[in-house]
Amino acid sequence: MEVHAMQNDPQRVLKEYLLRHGLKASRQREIIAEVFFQAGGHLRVEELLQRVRKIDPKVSQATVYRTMKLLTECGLAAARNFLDGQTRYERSDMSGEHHDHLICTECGTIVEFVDERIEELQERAATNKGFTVTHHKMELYGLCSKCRTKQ
Amino acid sequence: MEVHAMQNDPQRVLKEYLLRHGLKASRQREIIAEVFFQAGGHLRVEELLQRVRKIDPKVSQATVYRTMKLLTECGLAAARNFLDGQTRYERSDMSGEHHDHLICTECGTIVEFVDERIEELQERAATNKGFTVTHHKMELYGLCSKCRTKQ
DNA sequence: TTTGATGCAAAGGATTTGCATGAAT
DNA sequence: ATTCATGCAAATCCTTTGCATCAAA
Repeated sequence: MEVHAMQNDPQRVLKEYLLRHGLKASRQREIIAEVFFQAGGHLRVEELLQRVRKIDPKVSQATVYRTMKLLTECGLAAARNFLDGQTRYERSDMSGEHHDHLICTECGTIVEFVDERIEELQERAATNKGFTVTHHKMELYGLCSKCRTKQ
Repeated sequence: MEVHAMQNDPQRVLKEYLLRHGLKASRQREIIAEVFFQAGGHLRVEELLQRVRKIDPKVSQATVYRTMKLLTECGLAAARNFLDGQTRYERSDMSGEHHDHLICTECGTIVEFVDERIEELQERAATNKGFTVTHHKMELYGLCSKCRTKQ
């Protein structure tokens, strides 16, 4: 169990990726990855930068952008675009598990969910139109329970 | 039937909206609306501008942006953001009919579809998480039949 | 005439990139 | 010693805006 956890340690996955690709490890990359993996997810670059700078105030925005792109290439992160024009990054758990999102338009809360039946119907709908689906995007917008109560 | 068609004539809807809001009709607005309504839909501003300029080469990009925003306010157009960072406008047929999209990642073809069962399952999934859905976004990416054959 | 619409160019916000410098191998 | 990564600022891309001018009402 412990061993298993170690093997999936994202920092390790990252280091291996760097090695395999002739890239270098750096303090900045380590900090950014750490902040990202520790956070819940769905963070904007601006938010990441803020947190990273609490550890090292000199890290540049460009490095955060570059590192998030790197983590995405490793398969450790995934970029998402919701309402606002800002890209958000979420952890990508490699397990091939896909999920969709519920987004509260009032407080911005983002909740993940999976529904196999929907996935199946999507496949069928696509087939009906002659498509072969490789991936999809589904976001449900509305009010979370807290915000609905407040209104 | 003919009368009905007239009442739903988008140019008429637009004119009425302008009147009601103390706005003015203009040659540019008429051209842009005409080009937009005639086109299949899912056009980028750049594409609209190109077509508009075949009719009047002096129309500015800013006017196209402003007019598409206007048409969106009228409920005649709807903005969509797919893969690329470019907003695409599609006709919005007022009938409250909602649809989702199938997008070919090879040739860019966009096909619309509706599936009531999916909509229902989305509602349930949301309810399970305490959400009340107001709207959603669902896009299935993959290969259309033509592109699948070619590969 | 009055007020809103246009075209232009400049400004915006998010993201990327060129380049000299610094750090990891 | 190399080579890659960084920080900075400038550059990009798409979209919006300020402003003087033009055209509907």
